[in-house]
Amino acid sequence: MQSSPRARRATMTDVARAAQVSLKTVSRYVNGETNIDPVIGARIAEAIAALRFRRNMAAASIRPGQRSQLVGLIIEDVANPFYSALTRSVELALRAAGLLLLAASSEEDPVRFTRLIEQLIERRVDGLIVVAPSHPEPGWPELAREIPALVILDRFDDTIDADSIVGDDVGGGTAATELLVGSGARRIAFVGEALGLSTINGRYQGYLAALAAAGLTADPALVIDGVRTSDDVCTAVTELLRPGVQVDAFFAANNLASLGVLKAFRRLGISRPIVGYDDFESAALVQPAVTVVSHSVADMGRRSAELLLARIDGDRTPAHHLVLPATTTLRASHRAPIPHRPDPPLTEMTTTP
Amino acid sequence: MQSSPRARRATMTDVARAAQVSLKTVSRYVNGETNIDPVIGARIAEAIAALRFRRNMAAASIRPGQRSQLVGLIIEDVANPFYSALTRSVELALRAAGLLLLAASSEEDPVRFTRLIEQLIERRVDGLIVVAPSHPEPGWPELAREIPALVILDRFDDTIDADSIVGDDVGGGTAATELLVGSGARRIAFVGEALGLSTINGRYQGYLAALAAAGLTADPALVIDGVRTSDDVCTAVTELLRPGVQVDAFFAANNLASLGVLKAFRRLGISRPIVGYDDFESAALVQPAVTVVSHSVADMGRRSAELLLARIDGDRTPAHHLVLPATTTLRASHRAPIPHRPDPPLTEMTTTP
DNA sequence: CTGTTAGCGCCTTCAG
DNA sequence: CTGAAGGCGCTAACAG
Repeated sequence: MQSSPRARRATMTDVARAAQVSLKTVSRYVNGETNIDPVIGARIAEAIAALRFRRNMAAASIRPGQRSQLVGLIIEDVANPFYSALTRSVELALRAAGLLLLAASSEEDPVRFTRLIEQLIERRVDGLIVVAPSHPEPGWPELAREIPALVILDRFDDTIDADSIVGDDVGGGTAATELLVGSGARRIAFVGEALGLSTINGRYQGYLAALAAAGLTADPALVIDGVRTSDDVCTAVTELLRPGVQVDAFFAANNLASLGVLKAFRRLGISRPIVGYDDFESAALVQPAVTVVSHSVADMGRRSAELLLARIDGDRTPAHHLVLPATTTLRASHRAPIPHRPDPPLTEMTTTP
Repeated sequence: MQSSPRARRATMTDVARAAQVSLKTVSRYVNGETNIDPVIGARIAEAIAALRFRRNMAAASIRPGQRSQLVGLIIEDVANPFYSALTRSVELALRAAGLLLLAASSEEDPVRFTRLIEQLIERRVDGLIVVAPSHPEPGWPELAREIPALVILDRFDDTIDADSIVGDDVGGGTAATELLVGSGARRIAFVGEALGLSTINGRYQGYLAALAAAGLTADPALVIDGVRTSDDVCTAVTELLRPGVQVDAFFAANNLASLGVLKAFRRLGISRPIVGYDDFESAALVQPAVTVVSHSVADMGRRSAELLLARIDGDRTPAHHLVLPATTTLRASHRAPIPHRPDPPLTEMTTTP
């Protein structure tokens, strides 16, 4: 089974022989060049069909100056809806230009990230779109310089001289926090995956700024980070909500955090005002529907592909740095009721002198 | 910006010259062959680093018998969580074998599907994992024969002689429906994307079988199909639930259908018993938590990669056809209250003579 | 409009 | 353990 005794694939030479023309004429035909005698063209077409000839793009692209028509995309994890949506919009934009996408997940592992880039360079991708891990290997800036065309996504990195597209994380973090403050919350928890990520950190800065602007003091005990899964988040939130600790509201700084906080609410049978970051499909389905701040993933993907394509086409202008605006999707969760807790928190949280 | 004036990449010949050895010795070194003088090896390593040499895999793979170390995956849409999870598990299994994944979305478009396969053959992928559209172009079986190694996923197709992995859709559909029947529902709606899909159709057959076994008659008016998005589903469900039509419960035959039904519930402010097909991240978060029947996507991805790898390694045994068992995740939604509606439906539904 | 020649970067004989 | 010659499938000159 599985195809016949592995017949050797027909080559252009075979086609040329069958069609009684020279190799080069077949090449011209296959490459869609116009100046070909229709009669000969028909003969070639016939031979191609009969022999099931398929052009070998690998062979066609080894010559310097030729392109592989391949673009690499390195993200953290395709299974994360944020990245799968991104992948999709990049693929869409690339397809329009006839390019294929080699997508790979780094899983935030610096070593794997480096290895993937090397593999993609070995494939001679025409360009690379990359979401770098928070702590790439020290050789990363040098490696990046080897990439013919590069666009950095989502997380800004000023050690790399390349186009970049990020979201307005600080602005978004501010907006999210203001929403919660506006609902009367004073003790607002910040839940993020890792403050080492520039995105989460930006949102955290926004959070701090909004608190300060409202005259509220930030309590480090209300910050959850260093969590990798929504179950981690759920556990951490459950712990934070132990009796005696007053938490008025939650700012969940990415979709993973949102899911984790909601899981904790479900488990504890409670609810608090919450604003999430990054929209997610079920945000409108849960009770109450979750208000979120987000950037347009579709824009990010599409524009990164456009920037890359321009570079591949030889654009040599200085690096572009796009910042996508944060938009707020008001649903209901930011103004859920805040339980009144007159008793002072019994925690050791005021550790600052 | 964007790398310096496009310096030509170093080739093996350059490395050989710099290291004062022959081309072939460099080749041996790069390919990890053991019989190399350590002193010479060190000299080569030095030259490689100095010249930033990167092996050109495209050039290495044009020789017949050589592999591209590339595998293609064609799915319907990466942004769909079912497929992104699948992509992830395939990528994981492939990475262990050092292969890279070329993933592409067909969007259920037969023409695009054919085009993608052709593109992947032109890249000389070592193998292909494919979720075929419901109505592929007529040439598909012939095209499939050109693929060196092929695994068909999710939707069974007996016109193709290749390994396949599908879920037990009939069994799963039966189980889902039985759950609803067991909760006292008699008029159970079936919501599927398209009955032309073998998966949805299998689940539908299971639904019919379970109804028959329970002595219930299937009402065609309770079947929703031909919907492409969860918003379509929401609209259709909203319409189905118009006054006068009694619907006791919903069987949502894929994740898109589940989301659509839940949206409709939210919009109408009602609830009915529901069982979904395919698990989804927020299933446990909505109220009530959604009971689902599903197959292990991780298994499907991993095993398909394993089958493919075996074929690539020369396995010539007859095609394997795996059927993954359906598992039920009991949450709460299958026994939501059924509103009592004593008044007979006023619809023209009993069109069967 | 077509064919000949050379060579891309690498790997495979087969000698040394 | 190393090297020289030849060729993979294709495209770029440069003739005819």
